[in-house]
Amino acid sequence: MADKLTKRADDYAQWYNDLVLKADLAEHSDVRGCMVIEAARLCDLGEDAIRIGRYVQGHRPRECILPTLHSQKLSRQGGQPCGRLREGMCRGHTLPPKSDPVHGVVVDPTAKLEEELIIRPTSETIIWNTYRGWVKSYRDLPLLINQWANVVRWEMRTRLFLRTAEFLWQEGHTAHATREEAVEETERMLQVYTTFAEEYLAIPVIRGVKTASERFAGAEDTYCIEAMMQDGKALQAGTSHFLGQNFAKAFDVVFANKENQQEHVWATSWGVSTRLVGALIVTHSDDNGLVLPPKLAPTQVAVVPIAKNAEQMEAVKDYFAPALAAMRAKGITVKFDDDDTKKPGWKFAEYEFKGYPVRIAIGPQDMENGTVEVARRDTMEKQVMQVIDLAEKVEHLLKPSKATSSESLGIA
RNA sequence: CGGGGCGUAGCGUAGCCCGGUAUCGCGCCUGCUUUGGGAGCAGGAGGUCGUCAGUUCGAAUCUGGCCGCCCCGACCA
Repeated sequence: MADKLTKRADDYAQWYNDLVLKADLAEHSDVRGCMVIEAARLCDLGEDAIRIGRYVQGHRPRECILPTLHSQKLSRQGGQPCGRLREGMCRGHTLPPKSDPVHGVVVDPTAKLEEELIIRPTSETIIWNTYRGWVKSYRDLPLLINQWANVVRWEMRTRLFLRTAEFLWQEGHTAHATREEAVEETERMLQVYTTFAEEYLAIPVIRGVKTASERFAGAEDTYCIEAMMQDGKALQAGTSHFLGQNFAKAFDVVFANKENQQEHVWATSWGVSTRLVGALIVTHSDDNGLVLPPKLAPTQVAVVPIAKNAEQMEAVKDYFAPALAAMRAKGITVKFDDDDTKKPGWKFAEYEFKGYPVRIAIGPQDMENGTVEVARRDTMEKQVMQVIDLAEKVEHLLKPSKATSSESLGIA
């Protein structure tokens, strides 16, 4: 039901909530602060992982999968740098008895763990405990690892995508031989995120450095990109930390340099999360619903045939087939919606609210005139076009029309 | 953790003050008519009223406890 979206001017927070829920982007799960994401409605997260990887020029990090749980002992070893982590814990549980499978997994009161386990709020602890074994010589450096993982932070207040108790992110962890190289890596990744946000997501960002109170507890410096929401508030969209030798010292990660002297490695970590999806939503959308940049939309063009019966539907299909093929040949993703249980008017409203960049309508009049009606979502403009060279024109429509770099806004 | 709100059909709700097994809309199913901006008519299916206890002949409704979620704030590595 897209008929009652709160206006941004009336209540910005409510507008955002309505939009996410009513556009079926995500829904609340049964646990506070957790959500079910309908990734297909936005973009393929796995594909984006690959794309963000491509933005990393030169020495791309190796992908890695680290455990969700680690021991408390390890966490304590982290000492000072991890001091502020809010940690989850895990109790033992048992499988349901076969005689009573319907009641599911239950906590076994007799199965209390000797030592409670930590659900990772970030993976520095496991990474650095592992790196100790991997780093022996300057020849092992730099060591660059990235992973996609869900992490849990028991936030007191949560918002869909923008701050959830559990979220999916990409976290990179690197170890270097020198301070300079680590700083360079930190800055390079901030640039990667900036480029990714602006060129791929079309989100203008401001680059900055966090104050002492705002930066990661284990970091010497935290760099960030901030997106601007439409209510004027800043939204942290990505961070890149220069960790100095804090974790190397806490986890005793040393290497032999060329002079055979033992030195602690220099570290960085950096990440972006599903919050970027929230940034994407708030950056582009309006009072009519979701707006997606054409490059990101899972389906770029929705085609709505207008037909009184099956016969006419076939006629529209035949009429439009060459244009459809031509668009697909150009790599444009098109949905031809011949669902006869929904009326055209319903489809117009639906595709508009859900942010399809271009909508094409074809009716009897068009077939007489050799035309179609084309509507673009960002400007809400409609125009009649000849069907003969439609693919070229639509391709042009889908090209980014407005500058999105921070420079263009004069806020670089 | 403070403050506020809410738990009734898949979703959104009325009923609660003043007790008598539940209203309406959307969606869903069947049929006919419709189709260029969220179709119309007719028929139909679907509910442990968050949970536990208490009061009562009788509780969605009154009383008490518990649980959960949402919103505002503090927090947000």
